[in-house]
Formats: sequence, structure tokens, C-alpha cells
Amino acid sequence: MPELPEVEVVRRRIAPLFVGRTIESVRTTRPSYFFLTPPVTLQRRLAGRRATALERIGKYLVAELDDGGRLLLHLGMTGQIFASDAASRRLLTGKRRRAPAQAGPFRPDRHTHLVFGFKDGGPRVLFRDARKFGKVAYLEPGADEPRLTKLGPDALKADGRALYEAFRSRRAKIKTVLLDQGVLAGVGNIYADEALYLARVRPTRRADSLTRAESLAIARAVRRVLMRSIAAGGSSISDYVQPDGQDGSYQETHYVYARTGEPCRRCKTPIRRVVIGQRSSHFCPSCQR
DNA sequence: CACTTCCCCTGCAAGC
DNA sequence: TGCTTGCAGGGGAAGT
Repeated sequence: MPELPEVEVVRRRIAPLFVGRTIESVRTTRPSYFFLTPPVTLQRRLAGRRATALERIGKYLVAELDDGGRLLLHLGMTGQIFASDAASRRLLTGKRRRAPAQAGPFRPDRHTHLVFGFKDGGPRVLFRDARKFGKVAYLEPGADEPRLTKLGPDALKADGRALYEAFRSRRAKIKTVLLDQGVLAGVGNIYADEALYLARVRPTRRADSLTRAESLAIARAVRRVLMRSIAAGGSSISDYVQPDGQDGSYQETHYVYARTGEPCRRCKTPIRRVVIGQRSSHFCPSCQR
């Protein structure tokens, strides 16, 4: 799903539709673990509220509300946030991205867990998530949220020296450590693979085996792939779409992710896939040491 | 603590 | 065509 770049693109696009507008109604699906805060409570707390800012913390979106509370959103693997007037041609899943344009506006389906209606009667904001790995929570004013406070520094600001220090005490594989949101917030499976490729480090290397130079290279590579992906509108692999319904294009630039068996863009060696910590990892056995 | 395994849920592609 | 299996961008809980 959405990693830092996709969440950041969603934030930028959705902020103008969400910030400054008074929420009139909140429609939800039935209670499920998607709702960290029960639907009835969400409705009670959010009706009449107005967001004053929408920020991104790691892969979380956090709306500051005019009562001092906060609205926490996480897209999980398949979360989609979009406007009710978005081009709806491919909001309904898929890998089959050639699907013909769907006529008319998007109709909330059984996977559309949140629909915000506003007092001004303008476009609604919808949150859809087929797998329900996403999350929504209302945080009372001043409430502490461990999910947020546990996060490490933002991956866009990855610092090589700090990473080197963190790596030194970790015996796990570097791929696993990069996915640890407490070390660096925002990197997920795609960008961990892409960054390690650019840094020429194999995902299977133990973190504590990395040199200072390699750590600096990884930090630089992380910043680079994330910035470039944001500029490209994110990676649209299966479900991710921008809030206006358009695909991102960074997947066209991937060096290794989902390119198993295909030639390395640098040396033509077939890209290899291994499983690390239950997640697939892709790398070039020739370029990455 | 650090690390690993399992699990939450749905939809799609590939294989038979 | 239909069934089964494997796989998917995340992360928390519980185990060692």
C-alpha cells in the first residue's frame, strides 16, 4: 500500500478539500477493527468540527480539529481517500487498470468505510479500504497516541549518521530494519527495496555489518526515492490512486520492486526475489553487495 | 530489549 | 468455466 510518497500525495491533494470546511455528517460502515474509535463516537465527535490543518506523520494522516482534537487516518495496504467528484474509473480495485471508465460519480460501496459530508454542500471526502488494514481514530484534545509517539524521524529527513548509529545495534537484516517505523517513519516494502538498490546494499545484509559509508548511502537513497516518487504522484501498483482518481507513475521507474527475473537496469543481471520477514524483497545480485 | 511468527481481510492472477 | 492456491504496498500482538 501506500507508503510515505503516496500518503504525502494524498495529503497535498485532499487538504484543500478537508481543511477549513465544517463537517456536517459522517457516514460509516459497521463497527470493525478498522475503527479504532467506534463509528457512533466518530459521528458524535466530528459533526460540527472543522479541520485547521492536515499533516502527515510517517504513513499517518493527522487532521488538527478546531476543538483541539485530532483525526488519525492510516491507509493500510489498500486504503484510498478521494473526493466524491473524482474520476471514478479505477477506484474499484485494480490490477486491471485498463478497465473502461465508469460512468457517473463514484457510488459508495461496502468497502467505503467513511464518507464526510460538509456544511457547504460541496464535494464529500471518502475513505475506501477493501482489506480494512487501514485505521481511523479520533484523538481527544491532549490525548497521547502511542502509534504516533513511537515513530522515528520522518524518512524524508533520513540522516545518515543517525541511521549508522541505529544500525550498529541491530542484528536483523537491513531490509527489516528499514521497515521498522520506529527507526525511520514512512518507508515501506517498495521504497526499502528501491533505496537499497540505489545504495547498492543487499536487503539480506545484517544492519550491524553496514559501514558508515553504506549507511550514508542508504539515507541518501531513501530521501531520493521518496522525493522522486512524490514528484511522480506515487506508485500505483494495484489499488493506489491519487485523490482525483488518477494513477501515480513512479512504478514505471522502479529498479527492482516487482521486477523479479527482469534485467537489472544497470547491468542486465536478472532481478532476484527473496522473502525477508514475510515480505518479498527484490535486488540485483550483481549490483548489490 | 531485539527479533520472529502469526494474524487481521479481501480480491486478483495463475495454475490445474 | 470453476476451483484452489499464492500473493499483495501495513502493522500490532504474542511468542522465544
